[in-house]
Amino acid sequence: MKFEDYLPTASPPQGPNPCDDCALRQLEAFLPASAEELKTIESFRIGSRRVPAGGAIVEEHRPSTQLFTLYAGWAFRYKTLGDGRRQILNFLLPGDFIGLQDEFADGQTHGVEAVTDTTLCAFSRDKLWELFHAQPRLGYAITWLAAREEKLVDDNLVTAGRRNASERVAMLLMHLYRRAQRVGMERDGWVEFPFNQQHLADALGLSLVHTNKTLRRLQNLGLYKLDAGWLRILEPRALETLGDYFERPLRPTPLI
Amino acid sequence: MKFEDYLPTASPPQGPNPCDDCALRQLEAFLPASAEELKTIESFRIGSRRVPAGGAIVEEHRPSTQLFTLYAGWAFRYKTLGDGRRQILNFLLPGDFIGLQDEFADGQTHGVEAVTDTTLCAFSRDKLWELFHAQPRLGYAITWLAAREEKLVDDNLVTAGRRNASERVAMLLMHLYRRAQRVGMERDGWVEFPFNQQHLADALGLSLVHTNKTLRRLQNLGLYKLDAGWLRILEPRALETLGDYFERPLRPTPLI
DNA sequence: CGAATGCTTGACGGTACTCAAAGATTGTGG
DNA sequence: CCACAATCTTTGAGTACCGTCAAGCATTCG
Repeated sequence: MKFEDYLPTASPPQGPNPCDDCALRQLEAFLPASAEELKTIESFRIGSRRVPAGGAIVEEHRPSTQLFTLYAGWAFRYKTLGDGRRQILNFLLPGDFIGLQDEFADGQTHGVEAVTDTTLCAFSRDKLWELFHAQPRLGYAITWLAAREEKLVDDNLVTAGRRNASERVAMLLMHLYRRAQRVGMERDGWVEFPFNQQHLADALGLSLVHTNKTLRRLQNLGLYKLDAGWLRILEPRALETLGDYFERPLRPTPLI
Repeated sequence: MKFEDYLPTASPPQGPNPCDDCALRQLEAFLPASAEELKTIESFRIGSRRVPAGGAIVEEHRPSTQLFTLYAGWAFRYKTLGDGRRQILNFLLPGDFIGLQDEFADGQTHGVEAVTDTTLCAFSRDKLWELFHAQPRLGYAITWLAAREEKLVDDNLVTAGRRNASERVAMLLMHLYRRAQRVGMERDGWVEFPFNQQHLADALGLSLVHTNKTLRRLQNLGLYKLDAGWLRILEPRALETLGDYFERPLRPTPLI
């Protein structure tokens, strides 16, 4: 797994059986899939799609006809209130499954936006049920992914509801670092950190200004470093303690 | 469907095929299940369990060996921080499925607590995978329920992150009223409202005192009435507008 | 009847928000 | 390659929303 594989513009392999050679699937973070499962996934797959940084992967309030797996890049799910206030629900990294809630949503839904240039594998929403039928194991995997995402949102809700500004920032920095690390995005202690402060503010439920001041305070304390869009955690223990957020090593998860 | 059926102490039917006569399943809110599905559900089912008001249905940090469907009563999912700050993630009503996230959680999890006396149908966690295998349709249903719950948490995150105190209270009152109404708990415009102000505060991410003052203000404005543990919405439009929260009619959902 | 629990209210303080404007950085077109 | 625009970051000043502390009141329960 070379660095270049994680450039946001990386593409899934071409050819008749692209999923066989999926670069993501090589990672320890993901469960291996049987040949049969791969075949089913491929039949479920429509193709790949690119969305540039800042672009809409799923438009809010507009039911999407496709499901996606994020293949490369960063994205986030969000909701906005009528007057424009935005809340980021959770961030998405390679391997994350996109669009499942829509399947069962009667209208009101969320948007998904690309932070960096992204590449996605697209799946047919119509065939979702077939997938459950043909390979119950994959249905189970999708439930797994759904439950995992809910846990993320659970954590974010605790953050927005009960943590103060410093705790929120500490928790988010550790969380994003660990997740990026997990999918092999770490290089010598640094991970790509393409967010602007508005992203962080919208994720944390804070104003832009207050987010800025809090970030600055923690940086001045020497807890982390941010340079040219890359993040380095200098005091992981301090940040974990401050945020009361201790991520345990995760089992490999399924990849659709 | 008589009033008595919703007393918190109501029990699921006894006998060899209790799910056939499940009182919940008669409601319009739930999808009908085929005879075959019912049979599978019954084989998955262990029995029923009662948890009194205030009791723990699932203890936080302790992986539960069972899954549940809430049969009667009110409950909630929550998480607590190290110093005791608590955030309620979402409220649970009859028909809600409990414990799915645990299945895929490595340790860190949530607690589930009963608000009223509750009755639950218990299922074997070990057999969850078998269920997917034997009846993919039920697997699909479980995914549906998981996605639906995630949408609830999404909404609550928007509330905690981006709504002010009045908006939060307005949104929560409407939300709880509509959900209770949906499972047939409304009587002449009133629904059972067994929460104390600490519950509401913990759900909204507000302090107890501020929750109290906000509730009082909205009540003095004549937007709702609360009497002896029952809630009546006097100005639904006003509350919906204030909270920027408009619940659309929902399709029937699966019931496991 | 006393204890426990929950609700209500006031006073005060601080965290976080808004407004405003000045740097810094990035991007773009000539 | 520079100049200008656009975007993002940073900082200060003033304010308000919400939290904490404290105490009184109401209701329920044993």
